[in-house]
Amino acid sequence: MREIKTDIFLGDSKDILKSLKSNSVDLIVTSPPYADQRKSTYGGIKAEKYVEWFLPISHELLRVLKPTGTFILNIKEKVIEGERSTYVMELILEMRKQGWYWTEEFIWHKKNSYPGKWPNRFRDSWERLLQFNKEKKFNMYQEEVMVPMGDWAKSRLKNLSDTDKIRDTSKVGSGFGKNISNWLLRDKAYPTNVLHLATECNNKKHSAAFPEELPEWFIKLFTKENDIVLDPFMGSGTTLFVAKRMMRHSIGIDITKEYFDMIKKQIKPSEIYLLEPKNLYAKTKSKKRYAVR
Amino acid sequence: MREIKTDIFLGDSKDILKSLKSNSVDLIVTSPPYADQRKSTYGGIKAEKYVEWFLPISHELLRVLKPTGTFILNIKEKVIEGERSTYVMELILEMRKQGWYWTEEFIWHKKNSYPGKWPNRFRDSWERLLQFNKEKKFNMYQEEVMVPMGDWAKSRLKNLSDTDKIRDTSKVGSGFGKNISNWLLRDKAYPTNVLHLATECNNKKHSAAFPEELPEWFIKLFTKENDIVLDPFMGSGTTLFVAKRMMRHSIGIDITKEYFDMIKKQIKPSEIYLLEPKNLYAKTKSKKRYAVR
DNA sequence: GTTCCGCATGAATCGATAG
DNA sequence: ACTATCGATTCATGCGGAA
Repeated sequence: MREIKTDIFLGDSKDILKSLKSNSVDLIVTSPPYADQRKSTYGGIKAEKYVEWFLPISHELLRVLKPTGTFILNIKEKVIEGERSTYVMELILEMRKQGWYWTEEFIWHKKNSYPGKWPNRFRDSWERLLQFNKEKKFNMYQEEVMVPMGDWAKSRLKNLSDTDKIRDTSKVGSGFGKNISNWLLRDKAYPTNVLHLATECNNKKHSAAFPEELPEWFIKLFTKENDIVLDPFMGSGTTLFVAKRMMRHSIGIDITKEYFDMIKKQIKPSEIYLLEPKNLYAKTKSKKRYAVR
Repeated sequence: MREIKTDIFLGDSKDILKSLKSNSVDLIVTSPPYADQRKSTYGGIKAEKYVEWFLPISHELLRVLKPTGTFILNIKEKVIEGERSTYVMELILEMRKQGWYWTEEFIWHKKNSYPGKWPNRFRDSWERLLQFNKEKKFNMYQEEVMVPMGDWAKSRLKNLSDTDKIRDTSKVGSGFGKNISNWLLRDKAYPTNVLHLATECNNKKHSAAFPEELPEWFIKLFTKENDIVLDPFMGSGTTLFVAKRMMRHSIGIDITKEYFDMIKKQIKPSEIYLLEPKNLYAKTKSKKRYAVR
């Protein structure tokens, strides 16, 4: 089995990305710091400066991505003075000017959204997963994410009576033995552009707002084994660990030393050459990391 | 009981709206023809002309809406040459320049989305429900749309086994009859900004792309009895009939004579004064319409 | 009367074919 | 070349006819 590499960098993505080769990455999945959020770790980008801050980074990402690759950007605009901010829309418009294609917008429905009550709005329980591409033709392995018929994460939502449900279940059971080909044909369906996932419940100190299923789904969909996945805002490293487990090489960048050190610890020290901004082309490798959840 | 009025107009919204009084409407709920869609019934607005086409209408809607009122716009951008179009985003930006506040974006998750398979994308199963307001303070009756715990329109999305579902269902059923007060206390939660509804399928000839639950939910949330609801693209009149049933006055406009005549028929002829563009202030009233589904 | 199965039908999108 | 039309693909839902 080939060796799977996991490279991590400490520093500002805007700078670090410049050291990466052009047309070298198959998939970028990331959840950048949101405007005015996570001030303690990221300095807190002002909403009105957000586009200006992100564009140099997306410019480098475009260079680094393979022509067949995909960029998945997880983002959601915050509410400012009772109104949804427009910086995400403005960002999309500007990124198109940079040369990105805005191929699709997936919805991540967060089943257990952050609690709270306000007089003028309900809880926000969805986020955008913006898909950008460099070319109109790109790699997509749709069969890898097919789901049971009419069923995504066990959410059938059908108005079946209880007896109907029982009947259906037993039918599947019996039919499966007797007429496999029929059921194999009708068993799986392609998913849609709405993903139903819970946010990761964080017992640990450093929580990823990102559930592992999210990068996992996109890694399945847009890469194959030994491809290269990049997360320019790796945070606690969810994307990297998932990529590693799925036999994809990965590259992670973060400006926060705390995150960097934490991931460094989880990648077995004796086997890696840790990266500092100065020695950019060194490689790290890690042993297989066992599933966390 | 007070008399509930339902006024319908045949003509172009851009013109008809001018005849309505300023600050007179409590809620606007509408689903305008999408770009290049419904060519047979509407003209089929070109994607690149969409913003230009809609802005004069939204300008009048802003005038007509009460300061405490809300505008809900159901829309979704289409794919053009492999890319999501940007006209919806551009429309939001332009409407803000007109003076609208873009308060919120609800997601309508369509369980039964249009089928199909393509090499580069999955089925599109969500639409935008954009909430605009005239002022930052507006009427919102959140308690009216509280839902059974963890349940909105039977769309649980929870990781329940079938036996769990059966248990839960029977629990709600029995509890409701026997121990109402208990259930009132524990049973209700505020919803989120993600709505799970199926599209209404076949009502014979004229199918509403809009399920009744959609206007119903927003009418509950943003109006009280005897308020006025406006739908400037009434189509088959779903919004109006729902408003009527819920004891809200309503005003509907459509440019299609076929739709106009159809609704005219369903509003009992002997009791109404049908409206043509010339006699704009006449009133119609209809008998209670029974649920269709 | 139920319950069950077959079937038509969509706010879709792509790629090929035709003017 | 560039644009309009058409067939193929696909699946949740509700209807109608049948057991």
